[in-house]
This record gives sequence, structure tokens and C-alpha cells, in this order.
Amino acid sequence: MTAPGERRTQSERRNRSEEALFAAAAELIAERGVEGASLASIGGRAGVSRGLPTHHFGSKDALAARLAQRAQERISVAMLGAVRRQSRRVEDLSGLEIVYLTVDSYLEMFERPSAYERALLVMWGSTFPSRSSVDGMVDAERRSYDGLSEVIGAGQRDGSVRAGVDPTAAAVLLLGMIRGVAALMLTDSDLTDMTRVRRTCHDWVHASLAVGSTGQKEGSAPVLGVVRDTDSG
Amino acid sequence: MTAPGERRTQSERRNRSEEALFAAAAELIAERGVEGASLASIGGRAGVSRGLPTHHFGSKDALAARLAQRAQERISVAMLGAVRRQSRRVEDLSGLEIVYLTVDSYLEMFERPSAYERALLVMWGSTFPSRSSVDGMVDAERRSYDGLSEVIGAGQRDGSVRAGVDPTAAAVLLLGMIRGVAALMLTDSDLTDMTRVRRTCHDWVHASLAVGSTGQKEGSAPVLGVVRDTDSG
Amino acid sequence: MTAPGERRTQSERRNRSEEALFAAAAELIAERGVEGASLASIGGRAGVSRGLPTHHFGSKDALAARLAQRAQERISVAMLGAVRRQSRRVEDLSGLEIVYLTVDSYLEMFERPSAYERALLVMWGSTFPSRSSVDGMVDAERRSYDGLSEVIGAGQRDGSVRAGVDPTAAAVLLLGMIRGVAALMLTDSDLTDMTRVRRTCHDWVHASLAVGSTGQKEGSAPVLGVVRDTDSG
Amino acid sequence: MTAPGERRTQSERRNRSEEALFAAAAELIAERGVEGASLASIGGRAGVSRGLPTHHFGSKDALAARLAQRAQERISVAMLGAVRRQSRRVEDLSGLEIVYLTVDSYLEMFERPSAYERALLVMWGSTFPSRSSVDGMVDAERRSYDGLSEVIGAGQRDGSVRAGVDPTAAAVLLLGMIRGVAALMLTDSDLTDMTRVRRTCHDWVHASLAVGSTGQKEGSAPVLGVVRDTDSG
DNA sequence: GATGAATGAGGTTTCATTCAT
DNA sequence: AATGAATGAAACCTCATTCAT
Repeated sequence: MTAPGERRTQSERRNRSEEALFAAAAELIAERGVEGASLASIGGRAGVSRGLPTHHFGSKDALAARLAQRAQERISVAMLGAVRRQSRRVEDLSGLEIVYLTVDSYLEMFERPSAYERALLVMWGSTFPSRSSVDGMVDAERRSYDGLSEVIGAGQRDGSVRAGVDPTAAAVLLLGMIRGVAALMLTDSDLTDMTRVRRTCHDWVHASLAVGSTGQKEGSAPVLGVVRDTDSG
Repeated sequence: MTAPGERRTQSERRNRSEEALFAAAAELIAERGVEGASLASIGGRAGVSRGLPTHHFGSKDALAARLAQRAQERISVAMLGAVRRQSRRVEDLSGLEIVYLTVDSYLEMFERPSAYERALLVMWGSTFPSRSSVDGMVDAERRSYDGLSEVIGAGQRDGSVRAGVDPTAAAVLLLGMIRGVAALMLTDSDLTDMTRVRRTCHDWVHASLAVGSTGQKEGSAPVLGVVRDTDSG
Repeated sequence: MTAPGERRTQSERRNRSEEALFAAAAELIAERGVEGASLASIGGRAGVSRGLPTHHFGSKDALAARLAQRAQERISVAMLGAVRRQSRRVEDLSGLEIVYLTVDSYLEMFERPSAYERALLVMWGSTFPSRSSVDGMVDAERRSYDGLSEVIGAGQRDGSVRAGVDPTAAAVLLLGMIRGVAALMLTDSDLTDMTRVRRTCHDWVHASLAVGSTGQKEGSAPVLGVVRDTDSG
Repeated sequence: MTAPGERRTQSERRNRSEEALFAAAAELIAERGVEGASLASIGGRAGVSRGLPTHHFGSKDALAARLAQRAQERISVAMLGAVRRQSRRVEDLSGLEIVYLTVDSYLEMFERPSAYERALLVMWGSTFPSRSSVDGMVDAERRSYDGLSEVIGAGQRDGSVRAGVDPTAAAVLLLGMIRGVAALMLTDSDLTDMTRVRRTCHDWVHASLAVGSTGQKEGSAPVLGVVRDTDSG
């Protein structure tokens, strides 16, 4: 509307600040938790003033909510990237394949988590109290659960998932498992080799959901080449 | 030296306070999180003075650590109770049966969690930040993982668990699953019927670990009658 | 970048607060001691909020250290002022004359001590416990002692101080005396006429250090006109 | 009145406790200052219960006052001991000799101070604030000053102290010096060799007070053999 | 005489937020 | 858009003191 050149400069500055604030907030929340990360420390690590976080986001809660949203978007993008690496469109995948991809790309992401993923998990942990804080977190969780449940149902309709499976219960188990495993890896990264966990997880999903699975020949399941040693990439 | 009657009364007074403080701390931590539960509020809910929590436990961290320890002991006791309900001794159970019991009695506990269990999960969530607090929490988690891993190995030696299973990876998956599922139930208790989740979980464990499992006939697995509707009990 | 006018105002605001906080801290420490002067009371007397002292100085210890530094600088300035009143440069004074000036301007300052001097003495007193606080206090004391010792040595080299005097022992005695006398005046200001104490002190220094002193004719010693009744000024 | 045997036992226990409490209080006050020494810590170090100090002395202030009194008595006793080591009665000493003894035995005591002496000095330091705490401390100080002033006056009457000396000013200087030197030794015990300080101090007193002193021949003054290396004793 | 459980006031410190610049 | 000074609530913790035993 007004001089676009000037606007852009202001807007660029704003975007640059926002980016730096998100990155700093993610790091600090991953390190110290939501309450432990003070707005002053976030401003400091972002290389801006102490007052900017509030000035920009309005409140700490808003910053946390926006960060959570952003981190979740990053995961969605990673998911789509995993599909693209399969050279397929989402529409071409069976329900079971989408389950594989969902579970595996999530776990792969937590194999080498960025500050955003670690912060997201920390924020998930901070929603355990019944009067929880981070806005939008529980809703997003519910959407993940609904989506997964729907995918399993679709898999039953397309014949890739066994009919006897309870989609809602299976979705709870799957989501719980990937969240829980990611948390274990975060708190005690020396526990075990993550790649083997991912492979075993794939086998379990196969044994539990796949049509015609015998549940016996573990290691035979990988329908998609999703479980690869990421070092080789 | 001193009259035992007098001693007992002083000591009783102390025990009563301690008990009240534990209960209040569990409730408040379950509601508001570790950081949200102030020592003043804990004292208030316990019906004692504001200063007693610190006076008694020395510090908030120490109170949290003691509470975590206590809650973990409660779970151990519940586990042994589940064994006893099977009219068996632990020594008579196969490795696989112990896995069933472990997973199932944990989930059963979180079907109607007391404040202690909810607080324990909240404290688990508060260990996600890399510089976390709650002393002894990570260690206890590691012990759980080691124990489960060992049980699976024992199951392989006694022939109840398939040889091809990787005990460490399986332990991570199992523990992650039960923690994650419990957390999901806590944050969104309307998600689904917990009993069905427990049954499905049992099937998964059967399909993934049991020797001779076809992985197909879900619902056929329950070797032990662990998955019962607790309402009928 | 920013308009200097705006900057100045922010900075002025800060300086004004700092000044008020120093003054209030000095008064309250002089009245109630370092521990007795709470940050809240300091904020209150400075006419600012309760939280500003910590916000500004970071901690109570830091505030005390900064205040001590400031008070010591005031004494240095007073010393230089005394030299200037002699219409001399420090380089033109003999070692003995510097000793006279040091001792006398210190005592003169405590004849009508401002809150800063009183606070400094109080802080000195609070360093007597072996695990004391006030950062930089002991170091500053050591520097005073070293400086005095050196001045006495210089006086021996320039012939104004007797050769047989032990400079280190004399420095300890002199410093101890002025500190101790100042403390006595502070705790019991009705003890005696301070001016007479200053004159007697001058005589003692003369009798003990000056070359050719007979130690007999007290009152005859004042080489510099340092001991004057300040009322007459 | 009643059974003396029983009484004695009770009384003995009380005395033993009191002794232990005094010793513990002296140590802790010397270490941490009056405010830093909590009643609980005193009880703990004395090997008794947390509640005994209050129970026994009524309040913390009362304990401090009693301790100060006790420590001052110890110094008086030491002073008399120094006289006795001279194989003289106090009545046989000249005023100047008493001054020598007073100053020197005080400094000797702080050459290797016990916890009582250190605590006394710490308590002296805590009286610098104008609204000071330790009861009886200022009064005792005033008595010391008055006594010293009187001794100097007596010395003038018996001909050992020069007539021109102002007794009150000299008393302030002397008392200030010995307090200040003791404090310096306490806070920075590495400053210098205490024995040399004592000898120098003796010379100063001689040069400043003694009749017929030339103030020149330092080292010639010791009328009484009070300045000895205490290691040789 | 002695213990130690309990109280509650008061201290330092942290921090989200407000606001003037 | 950005800064940073200032506020004031609230947290943890210490501790003298009270009181039941």
C-alpha cells in the first residue's frame, strides 16, 4: 500500500528478529524447560534486547504457543519430505504405508533432534499437569491422534490393515509409543542404538497391523525403505 | 531413655505431617506441575504451616525426590499385588508373562490413577529438559529399562520370547509405549476406552514377542487373565 | 543511531536511581549493618520499588561491594583534596608528610562522617568473621596497608622517617589505630573531643616516626597545618 | 534444701551444656558472625538439641550478651595473669607499667586467639552500626576506655607518664589501636609478624607517654619484659 | 533439664509485564 | 520496531521462637 521498499525493510527486520527469537526460545526451552526459560534469557541469546520477546509476542504464553505451532509445522514438512523421498504422492500410499511413514519419520527426526523438536517434546511434557499451560498443545495432540486413527481406518478400507484392529486403540498405542520412545531418547540418549529401535518398531507395527503378517519373521517387514542408517545418507 | 509413649507421640506427629505433605504435594504436582506447586500451597493443602515443607524435607527438590521414590514404590507394590492375584510366585512366571504383567499392571494403574501416579508422570515430563531437576528420576527410569530388558532376555532363555527379538530395543519400545500411553490418558482422558487400549496392547506384545505368534488373531493372546474390566472387580 | 536526547534521558534515569540507591544503602547499612539493611528497605528509602536494588545491582553482595568501592574512592578524593589544600603536589611531600596527611585526613573525615564513611566502617566490621562477605573489602584493606608501608619506606629513603622503624609493623599499627579510633568514635561519639584526639595522634606519629623527635614536646610537632579545628573553617 | 546429690547432677548437666554451648557459639560467631550463627547450628555443634540454646538462654541476644561477658572476663583473667607473671601486685605497678601490660597482654592474646577472643572481636565489629545489637558491648567498651584513661591519669600522678598527655585522648588512641590491630590480624593474618608489631607498639607507647623519653632509641623502651617471643615460653 | 516438631515473619532473588524513550 | 528501566508479585529458604512431650 505504502512505499514497498521501506515496508520490506521493516518487515525484514521483524522477520529476522522473529526467527532469532524462535531459535533462542527453542534452545532455551529444550535446555531448561518452559518455566526455566525466561524472556530475558531468550532475548539475550537471540542477540536482541530483553524487552523484545514481550514486545513481539505479547506474552510468554503466546511465544510458547507460536513456537509449538512452528515446531509442529516442521514435523509436518518433514513427513511430506519423507513421502517425497519415496517418489510418491500421498494419495498413492496405502493406509499402512502412511502409518509406517508417520512412525518412522517421527522417530528418525528424534534420532538427531534439532532444538525445535526437543523443545516440542519438552512442551509436551509440560502439558502433563491437569491444569497445563502451553496453549494449543493438547488440541494439536488430539488432532495427531484423530489423524492417525483415521489413517488406520483408511488402511482397513484399502485392505492394508487387518480388519480386527481397533483403530482408536491402535492410534493411542502408536502415538504413545513414538512420544514415549522419543522422550526416553531425549532424557537418556545413551540408552541404545536408535536405528535398531526404529527397525524393531517397524517390525512391531507390521506384526500388529499388517494383513497376512505372521508376526514371526522380524526384519522381513520393511515394505518401504524407511529404515535406513541415516549416516549412509 | 525417654518414655516410649512420649516418643511415639512426637514421632507420630511427624509421620502424620509427612504423610499429609506427601499427599498434598502429589495432588498439587499432578494439578500444576512441579514448578507450579509452591511449597506454600503444599503446606496449605496439607493443613500445616507454610514453612513446614522446607523445614521437614530441607528443600523443594528433596521433597520432589522423596515423593518420586514413594510413588515408584507404590508401583512396585502394585506389581507384586498383580502377581499375587495370579496366585503365583514371581519365580514361577515365564519372562513373557512378567512382561505382560508389567505392562498391564502399569496401564491398569493409570486407568484410575491416584494423585501419586499422576504426579509421577508429571515429574517424568519435567525431566525432558536437558538440565532437568527431580533427583533420582532419570536413574529410576534407567533401572526400569534395564530390568525390562533383562526380563525379555530371560524370556528368550526360558523359551517364552522369540529368539530374534532385540531385548534392549524391545525394552525401549515397551517402556516408551507404556509411559507415552499413560501420558496421553492423563492429558486427554476422553480419548478412548482405556480397557480396549490395554487389550490391544496385550495383543501387540503377544504378536511382537511371543513364540509361535501368528500376529493375526488379536484377542486370542491373553495368557494370563490380566486384562479384565476393572469395573467388574 | 538513537537520538542522543532520548538516550540521555534513559541514562539519566538510571543514574538518578543508582545514586539514590547508593545513598539509601549507605544510610541503612550505617544504621543497621549489612545484614540488617534489607534490599526492600533500601528500595523504600531510595523512593523506588522494592525490586529495583536487585534488578540494578544483581545481588545484595554486589551492591555492598559497589558501595564499598565508592566509599573508598570518596576517601581517596578527600586525601587528594587535603594535599591540594596544602597547595602542594604529592610529589613534593616527604614520606612523613604523606603519613601525617593520610592519618589526619582519615580522622578528619570521621569527625563528621557522612553515611558513606559510616557504612564503610560498618562493612569493615562485618569482615571480621573468618567467612566474611563484602567482596573486595579485604583486598582494599591489604592495599591500604601496602601503600602505607611503602610510604613509610619512602620516608626512610628521603630522610624524613627514622631508619630504625620497621615499615610493615608501623603500617599495621597506624592503620589499626585509625580504623580503631574511627570505630570508637562511631560507636560512642560522646567519648571525647575528636579534635584533641587528632592532635594527640599527630604527636604520637611524630614521636614514633620523625627523625630528631624528642618525643617530649607534644604540640610542637605539626609540620603541616593539618590539625585544625574544623569548626573554625 | 532438697537432696543435694540429685541437685548437683542436674546442675552439673546444666553446666556441661552451658559450657558446650558457649564454646560452640564462640566458634560459630567467629566463623560466620553473630547473624550468621544460627541457634540451630550452635546446638548442633555443641552436640545438643536444636532447641536447647533458646531453652537455656532465653533468646539469641541473651546468649550473645552472656558470651561477650564471658569473653571479656577471660581477658581480665589473662591480664591478671600477666601481672602475676611479673611477680607483682597491681598496686605495686606504676600507671605506665599498667598501660604497657594492658596493651601488650591484649595483643599477645590476639597473637594466637581462641574462639572466644575472635568472637569478641566479631561482636565488637557488629556494634559499629548505630542501632547495634549485642547488649552490654558498648558499655563494656566504655568501661575499658574509662579504666585506661584513669590509669593514664594515675600514671601522671605517680610520675611515670608525662604531664602534658591528655589522658582521655591517649586512652582513645590506645584502645583504638589495640582493637584495630587485633582486627587487622584477624582478617588478614598473613600481614606481618605479630611479635614485631607488639615490640613496635611498645616503643610507640614509650615514646608517646613515658617521662624522659627521647622518642629516638626504639627498642630501648621495654621496662617490663612483656614483649617476648611467645614461642620461647 | 532437654528434645524436636511446628510456626510464621522476613530475607533474597527471579521474572513477566508495563511504560517511557 | 526496538530498547531497557522500573515495578511488584511470588517463589524458595532461613531462622528465632513457641510449645507439646
